[in-house]
Amino acid sequence: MGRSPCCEKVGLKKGPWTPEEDQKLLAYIEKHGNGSWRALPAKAGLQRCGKSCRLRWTNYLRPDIKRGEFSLQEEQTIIQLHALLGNRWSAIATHLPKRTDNEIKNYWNTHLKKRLAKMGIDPCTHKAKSDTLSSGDGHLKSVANLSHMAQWESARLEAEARLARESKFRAASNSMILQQQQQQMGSSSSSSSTVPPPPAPLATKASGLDVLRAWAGANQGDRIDLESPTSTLSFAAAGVGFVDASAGAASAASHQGGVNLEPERAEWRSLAKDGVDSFTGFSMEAAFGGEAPWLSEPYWGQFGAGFTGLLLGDSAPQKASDCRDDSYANGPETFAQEEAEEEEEEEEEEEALEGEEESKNYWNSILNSVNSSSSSNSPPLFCD
DNA sequence: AACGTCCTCAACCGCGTGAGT
DNA sequence: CACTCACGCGGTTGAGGACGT
Repeated sequence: MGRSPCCEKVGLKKGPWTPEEDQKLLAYIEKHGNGSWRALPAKAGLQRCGKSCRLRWTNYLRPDIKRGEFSLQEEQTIIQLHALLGNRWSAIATHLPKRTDNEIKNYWNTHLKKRLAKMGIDPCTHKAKSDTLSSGDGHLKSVANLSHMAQWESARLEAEARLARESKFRAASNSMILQQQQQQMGSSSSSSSTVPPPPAPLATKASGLDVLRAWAGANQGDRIDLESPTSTLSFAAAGVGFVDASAGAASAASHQGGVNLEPERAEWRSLAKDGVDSFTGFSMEAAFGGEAPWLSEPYWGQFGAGFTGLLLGDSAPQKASDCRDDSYANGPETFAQEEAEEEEEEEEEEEALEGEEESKNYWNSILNSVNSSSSSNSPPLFCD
């Protein structure tokens, strides 16, 4: 149900767009704005389905699209975010200004994936292939856990992106409303108080991904300058105080400009408790259909710590087992039951510990290899 | 020059989901 | 509650260019 017929309608053109079609589409959108894609082709005089028009606009014609080669920074960002989010291209695109999800997806499939594979890194798990094969369940589980945590994070990212778009629109609307009110009511002092201010800039918020950034920055000894207005990767602007982290790669991160973990955890916890991110307005309820039982304190405490730990390369398996897939899905009760199984898994965890050192050096090797292979293959491309 | 293979990326397809009725 | 519509997303395809023989 629900799916509407599209291009199977007779008479609708498919395939590459001609310049004339582009012109028609552009002219129509300039005049009427985008949206209502279904009705758009007829109004614009195009023999295309709405879906095709939307794709053409979002992936090609939109004025805020940057075309051409990906910079090294963009590559690094894609790799990092893919490790965190998986094939959530739209979420990844949120953090790459002026790049479309389609473009990023293509670039990943045609360039980065192959490059990683060539380096002996599994592009799906972002682990050395030998490591993935030999580590047994321990790493597979932590990878699966990371993936689930990434789902949460990506949902939040998407909400942030949405909110950023809305806040722009709202700010514009508010100013218009204010103008109208002032015109109607004169210089009433109450008018400004009735209109809520737009949300605080997202860039001021330190998110879970700040940790990733700090980690990546520490590992590569470099900073990534993400220009995305919606990006939460801007911990430099967040004025986060730096406190030495407790263990493993976390300390490595903090030594080189790292991150204050405690506010981070506190923030994640408070987010879990009230279910609403006070900065972004992200609602757990909205994101998870009104129920996120795994957000109860016992689970969340370990989830948050585990997530942060994983992000920081502290992929110690006890953290991994704290946030398994099934407990994530089934909530605290199931989680309690599953604690009994943890003993069994501790043996596997010991095995996985052996790979911890490799995890710490993971980004180093990836980013260094990407750097070197990029520069050796196409040196001029990354000098912007 | 001709042919075959590989590679890239724009575009398509099918599915999931939220909004509206 | 059931259904339709519209849209967005991720996976896949295929045309055409690049490259090798």
